[in-house]
Amino acid sequence: MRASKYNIVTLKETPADAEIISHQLLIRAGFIRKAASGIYSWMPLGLRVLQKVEAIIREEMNRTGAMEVLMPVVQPAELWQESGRWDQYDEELLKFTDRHQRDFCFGPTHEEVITDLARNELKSHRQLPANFYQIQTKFRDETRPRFGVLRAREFVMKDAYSFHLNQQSLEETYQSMHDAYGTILDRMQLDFRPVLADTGSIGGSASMEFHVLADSGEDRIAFSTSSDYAANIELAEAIAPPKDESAPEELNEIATPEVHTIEQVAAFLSVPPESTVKTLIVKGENEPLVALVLRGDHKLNPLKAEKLVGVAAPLSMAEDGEISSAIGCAPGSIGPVNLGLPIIVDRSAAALANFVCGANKDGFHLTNANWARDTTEFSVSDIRDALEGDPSPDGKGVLQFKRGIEVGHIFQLGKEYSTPMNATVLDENGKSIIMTMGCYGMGVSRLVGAVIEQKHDDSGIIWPTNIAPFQVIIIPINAHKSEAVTETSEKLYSELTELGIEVLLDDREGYRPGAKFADSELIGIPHRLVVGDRGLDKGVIEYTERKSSDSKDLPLEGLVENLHRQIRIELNI
RNA sequence: CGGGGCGUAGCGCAGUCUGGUAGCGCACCACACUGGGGGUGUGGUGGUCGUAGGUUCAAAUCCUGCCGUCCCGACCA
Repeated sequence: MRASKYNIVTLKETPADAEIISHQLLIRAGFIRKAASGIYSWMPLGLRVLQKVEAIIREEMNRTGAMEVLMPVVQPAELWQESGRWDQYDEELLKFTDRHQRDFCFGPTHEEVITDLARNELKSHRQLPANFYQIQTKFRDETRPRFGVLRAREFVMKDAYSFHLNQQSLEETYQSMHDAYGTILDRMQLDFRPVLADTGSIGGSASMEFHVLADSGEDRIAFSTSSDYAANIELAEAIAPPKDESAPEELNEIATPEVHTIEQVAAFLSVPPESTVKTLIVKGENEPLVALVLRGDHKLNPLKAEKLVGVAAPLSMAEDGEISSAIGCAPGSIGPVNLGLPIIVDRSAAALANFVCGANKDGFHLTNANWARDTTEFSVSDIRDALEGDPSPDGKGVLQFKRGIEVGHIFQLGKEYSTPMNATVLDENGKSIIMTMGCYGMGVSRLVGAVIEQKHDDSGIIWPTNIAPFQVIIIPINAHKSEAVTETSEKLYSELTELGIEVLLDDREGYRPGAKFADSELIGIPHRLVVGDRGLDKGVIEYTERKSSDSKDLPLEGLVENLHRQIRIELNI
């Protein structure tokens, strides 16, 4: 490609509304342009990258035996009403009506459409397992799009849906998707972690997210310093410290006027917050109220709590009025001793001895409280947020936190959609069986941003060769004056192109070398050849690798072959 | 959805407080010079100052409503 005939519009200045580096560089390098909040056009250079990411994903999906399809972006309301998500998805679902006043939505995901397809197409167990995928534009009307392509409203996603006769078959496909995701991210040379995840509103049982590690990531993940254990922070299991076996001391009630928060209690009684407990009152599932007890320095994890039997989901805190009429005191003086409510104690709080807690009497706290001696029945569960430095749940190492960009999410859906939509096949015995499903998403346009977050420097983007918009850039110096430069550049260009290498020849007139160098670095082309009289006189070309910034003079003789070999290695072909 | 910032040329901004001829840099067009790290000069193109209303002899500037956009939070397969 000749740069003079290609749309290359780079900006020297950073756009004011771009906050993070991938967004800034995508705009400055001319890869994307914004049409509206969270809605972008992909320009020629950007589209080349996007399509290369798609190609890698497509290759690896095909390798697993998945079948590519293309489903509609515009979906009829009926399907969403059938699954129950027309109302549940709420505002994020972009709804509209056609000229006949029929309701439609712009697809944010395709479980409904694929399940409808599957129940019509798949009739026999012999057609299973089947895994369909597509690479499609989705629309989610996010309350707050941000970070450019990392959190756009309109975005490109690969989504796959598998159908099975039983759980075991699902688990096999789930594992092959897990492996394929690893391969895809490895091929883009990303530093990533598969982490245990919550299934969220899509439903189902097992689920893993794939996170590209980056400080700009919106998600926090916890992982072990010495094993493979990794989990979304809201899901990471919190391990209790060893039980405090101290002998119980005498229980004391102490007046603590105007002392409510843990900080105040700890300061007033001169004890560390770790020796206190806090008691939170939430709405119960069967009983009106339930008490949750945590160590003073720990934070309640609502996701864990609302999953417990007896606790109402979604988690909702009790009103002050309900608390005072049930317990007889205000929040801030509640404790597990003589409480008269069902009590769920966090593992770490349960390991305490001689702790401080509220006395269930305004203005009073108890010291030296002990579970076995001073409280009635209670259950122990993991209901707190894990903390950095906690022991890893698998017993190896301690937890460390990092930020990640979620680029993939795989779910074992089970019969979440196949049941309401009645997607069945006949088994070996001619019996109708509801299919078991899995779904596997990967953010294609988000991956483009995620790569940049990990691969950039002060000058611009550093693309891995297999997703770079071009693999080689040739910059002639003073081409208008030197026939040798022009001839050599053209020769290199045609020879490399002939070999199937994607070359950008920067033949733009009126650009000084410095501007071309700067553009080549901003755009992030992995290999650069500078052709100038200075080198040609010695029979050499200046070669610069984008990744290392290393420059060296290479003999013109054999240059094309050597570069070709190098690129083949990088492309792994 | 709550809180805050910002809307002036394609991009980055000044001008708004204190009303009076709409500006600067980059980009773009033409010509000349220049030619190994974002050149120089000359001459140009391009703006209903987000929008609607109000105040005023006069509004980018003051007032009110609306819209857009970005940030923080809530939310988020």
